Amino acid sequence: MNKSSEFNIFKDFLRKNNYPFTQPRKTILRIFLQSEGHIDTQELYRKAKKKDSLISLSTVYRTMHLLVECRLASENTFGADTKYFEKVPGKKHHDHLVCTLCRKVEEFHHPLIEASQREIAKQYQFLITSHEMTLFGTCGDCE
Amino acid sequence: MNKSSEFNIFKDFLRKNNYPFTQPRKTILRIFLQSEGHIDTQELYRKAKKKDSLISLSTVYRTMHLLVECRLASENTFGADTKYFEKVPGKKHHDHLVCTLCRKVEEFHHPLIEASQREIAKQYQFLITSHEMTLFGTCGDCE
DNA sequence: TTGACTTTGATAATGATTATCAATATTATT
DNA sequence: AATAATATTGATAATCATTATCAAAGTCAA
Repeated sequence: MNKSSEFNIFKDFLRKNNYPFTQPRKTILRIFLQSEGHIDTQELYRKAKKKDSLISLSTVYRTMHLLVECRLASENTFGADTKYFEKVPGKKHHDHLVCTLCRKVEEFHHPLIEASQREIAKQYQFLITSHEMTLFGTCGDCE
Repeated sequence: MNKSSEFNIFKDFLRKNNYPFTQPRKTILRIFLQSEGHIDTQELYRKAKKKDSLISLSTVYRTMHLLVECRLASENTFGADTKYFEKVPGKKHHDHLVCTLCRKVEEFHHPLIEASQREIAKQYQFLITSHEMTLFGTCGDCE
């Protein structure tokens, strides 16, 4: 999944909803796609202002909502009181390990957990739309 | 795990830290122990005021921090922007299914998931202190 | 280019939680 | 039981992330 295909996903999503592909949306999408790992709103805002000093925090919030809606981004709080975003396309589904001392976030994938979740969903007649699984603890470096 | 043993857990915890077992703490503990399922701070405050109209929201927050610290309560946001508390003693560890339409919360237990988590923790050399796993979706009634 | 419509930026509002601080309650000591 | 030292409490202000508001500016089809 390369950058231009992600641009097209966003453009198609906007067109389908009759939303224009404006300059601020373009800038914020680019900033987001250039980020690595898990990035919060303040950090996105700080980086966006470097490219376009007029860009507002409101527009960062608004655009990130759109990116989540069209599934280019996913959000997670990791137990903090702010949202962190990460890129979705081209990444296998995964869960997170968070070190509560140094706030390091590791990603892991475990097929048995996925299978168990599907089993639970069936048993409780739930149609699962998303899930959050985060293990909190102390990493090797911090112990 | 009966009520008096939970009172003793709290009393011992307070004594060990040289904190007094005050009347407001007693009231809030009682309210919390009488609650079922998942209860948020506002609801605890509302109920506590019925017993003692002078009790303040601050003290509810402060006391719930203590109850979490001594492991009589656990907290979870369920994807909302407020914390919900539930009783810990006498309940098997479990995870949650949340219906995003009616906000119903179901509890489930899956031994394979627990085992997988222990495996992941070992692999990444993490000392796990807690975890949150929540499946979001639509329940049978809402579909 | 125009005009209808949407987005944007600036700012205020919201809502949960935390900090502050004088008044009060608690506990150990007498 | 009274007292003094100390911690808690209630009331309120402050904080922080997020959302709402609205006039001004941008977008796009005609």
